[in-house]
Amino acid sequence: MENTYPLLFHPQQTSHTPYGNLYTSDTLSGVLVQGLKEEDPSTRASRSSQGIRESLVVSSNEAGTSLDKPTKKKEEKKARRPRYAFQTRSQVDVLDDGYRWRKYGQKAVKNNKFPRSYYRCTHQGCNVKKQVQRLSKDEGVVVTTYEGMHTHPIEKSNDNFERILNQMQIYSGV
DNA sequence: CGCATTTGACCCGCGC
DNA sequence: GCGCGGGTCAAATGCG
Repeated sequence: MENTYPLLFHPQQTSHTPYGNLYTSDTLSGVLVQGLKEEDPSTRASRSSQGIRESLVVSSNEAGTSLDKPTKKKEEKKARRPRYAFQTRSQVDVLDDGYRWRKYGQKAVKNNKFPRSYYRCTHQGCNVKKQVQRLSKDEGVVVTTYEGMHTHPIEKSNDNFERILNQMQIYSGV
């Protein structure tokens, strides 16, 4: 249990950290599940980074407008983004939870020596993101942060991990 | 051949 | 206003 962010425990004192409380190491011998607060979807409305994959995102419910107005930004629907961070002891960064994950990026964090890997669930409509970070000190400890929920059944029957996922959902309870 | 993975560049948000 | 940090996407490559 290594607290990479000692100040995170006191969000009132820290102000240079954009993230509130991500990891709360609380002496867990098994799996640590922590429900993160969802952020406002309106704040994340600026999705048109490159202004290219707008059509892809819109192809969900809107069927009347084939042409999207580039001038007007598309406000995201009520897509809440619950975050669940838990630490696990694994030698592998990618824990097979039964879903298919596609790595879409890898960036190194300043606080950590090792880079952080970003995974996304390969599914049409399932916008679930997974964040995997390895502790520089203990490579055996892997911090996995799940964002969003799967809207499709698991391909594999991982009773082991499925149980964990089930607990995570219960913790969210929102 | 298909798809997942890899690396770099770009962008955004916030802090100072 | 600029810089830093973080996050995402895009294209290319490799592997199955």
